[in-house]
Amino acid sequence: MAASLHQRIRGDIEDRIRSGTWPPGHRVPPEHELMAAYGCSRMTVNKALSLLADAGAIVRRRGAGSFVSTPHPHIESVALAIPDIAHEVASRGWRYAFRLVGRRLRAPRRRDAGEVELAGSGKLLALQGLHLADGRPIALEDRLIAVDAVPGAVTAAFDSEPPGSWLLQRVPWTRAEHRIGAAGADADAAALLEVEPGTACLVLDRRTWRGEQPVTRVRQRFRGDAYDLVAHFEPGLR
Amino acid sequence: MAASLHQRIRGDIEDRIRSGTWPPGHRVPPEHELMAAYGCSRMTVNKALSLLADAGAIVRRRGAGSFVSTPHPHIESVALAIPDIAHEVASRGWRYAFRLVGRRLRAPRRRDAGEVELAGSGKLLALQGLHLADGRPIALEDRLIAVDAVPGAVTAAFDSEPPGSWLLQRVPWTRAEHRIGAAGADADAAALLEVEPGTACLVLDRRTWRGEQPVTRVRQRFRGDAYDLVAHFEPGLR
DNA sequence: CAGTGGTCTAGACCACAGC
DNA sequence: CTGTGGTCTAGACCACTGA
Repeated sequence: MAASLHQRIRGDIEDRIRSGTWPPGHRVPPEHELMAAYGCSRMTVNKALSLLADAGAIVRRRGAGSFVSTPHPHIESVALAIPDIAHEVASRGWRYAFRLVGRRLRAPRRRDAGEVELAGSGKLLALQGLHLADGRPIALEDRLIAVDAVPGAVTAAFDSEPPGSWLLQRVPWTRAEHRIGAAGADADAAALLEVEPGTACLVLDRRTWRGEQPVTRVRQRFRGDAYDLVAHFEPGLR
Repeated sequence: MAASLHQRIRGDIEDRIRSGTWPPGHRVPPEHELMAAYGCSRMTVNKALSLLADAGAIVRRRGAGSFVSTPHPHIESVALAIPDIAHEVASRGWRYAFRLVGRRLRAPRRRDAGEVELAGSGKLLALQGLHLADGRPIALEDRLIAVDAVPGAVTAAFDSEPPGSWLLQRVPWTRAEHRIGAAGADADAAALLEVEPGTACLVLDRRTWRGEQPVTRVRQRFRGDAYDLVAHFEPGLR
């Protein structure tokens, strides 16, 4: 496991921050001191400190020095795991299955700017399906696929493999946007999810692009009693 | 705005990835080619590529080459902005206010392991308050503060400044965990949020530590019709 | 084997902060 | 002014990959 020198320097500093020995705002020794302490060149020290700064663990100010960061949650963001449902279900020890419950090839609704943009000059493949854990519905998925972007989709079955996985292997995306909210289940969704109408659901909307071309848009409604998303945050410490 | 050379190199590569010119899996030119192309030393090219690799935009394999990353959502995580409510409300052009509706200093419930751990050898300050946007309730907050960790909390007013902001300025945290779910409003919450009982709410649970010491635990229930969380993800592209 | 990236050196010049 | 970090050079040695 022989770590490189700049990794060791970085690790030593991270340890001091984690343990609280160097609290937020504390001054990190200047590069020339670390050079002497570790007996290495300035580039090596600089790399360790630059990476720490890049990760947000410290702040470097030219002419002034380097300082341990003070977290500031107004702007901070956290790493949220957006689950691949099949993977998530399997990791909890349940049997995963997908059931397709609806499928249409149609034109975009002209009122819905998002649909028009997604469709481009082509049509949309609209899919509806259920994600099941041990046979129990856990999430309802409504998906639109741009046929322009994914011609193969019209001939794919989707009767057991969820469209998300199918797409992933054929159309690698380069950009995604997620929106997370809560809403009561409408009558149709409630019936499919086997809950009372109005039951609170976690709603995850995801839009995906490849380059500038929109690829797919999906709304997944999770039974609120069965699903959580989890996020951790430590500023810049590995 | 004269960008440094390694930033320009990085930016040029990012542009090619973003535009799809270099799709996932595409081979990035080796360092010696980029040296020649930009007329610079290898360290400069190396810095650009290392930072891209660090950010996850490319994968570098010694002996093989550098390749544009293929996003892999099972494991990938996205940057989710966990909002400071006051800041968020203000940014939407509304008038923000906080109203304290409950306050108790009490012992932890012995059945709740989380409360016991939070309290340590001391008591808990339990606060309940409403976040208002233009006078309209937008979120209900139930918070526990470890008096051990924040002695000053027992004498603070919290009648207009939300406890989150107050804490932030006095107890910089080093680690946080968030859990996001959905649940129907119970009778009490519904009354305070001025919605029908059972209305779907987005539930955000946050636990915060300073070093190894737990500091506070808060549950914020947002009216599902009034609030969304948004996350973007582009693999490693600024 | 040749190609590629990972790391490191011992310098250098510059911009900026604070005294 | 001195001290600090930001950037860059022109080399070097090594470890690993794939043909």
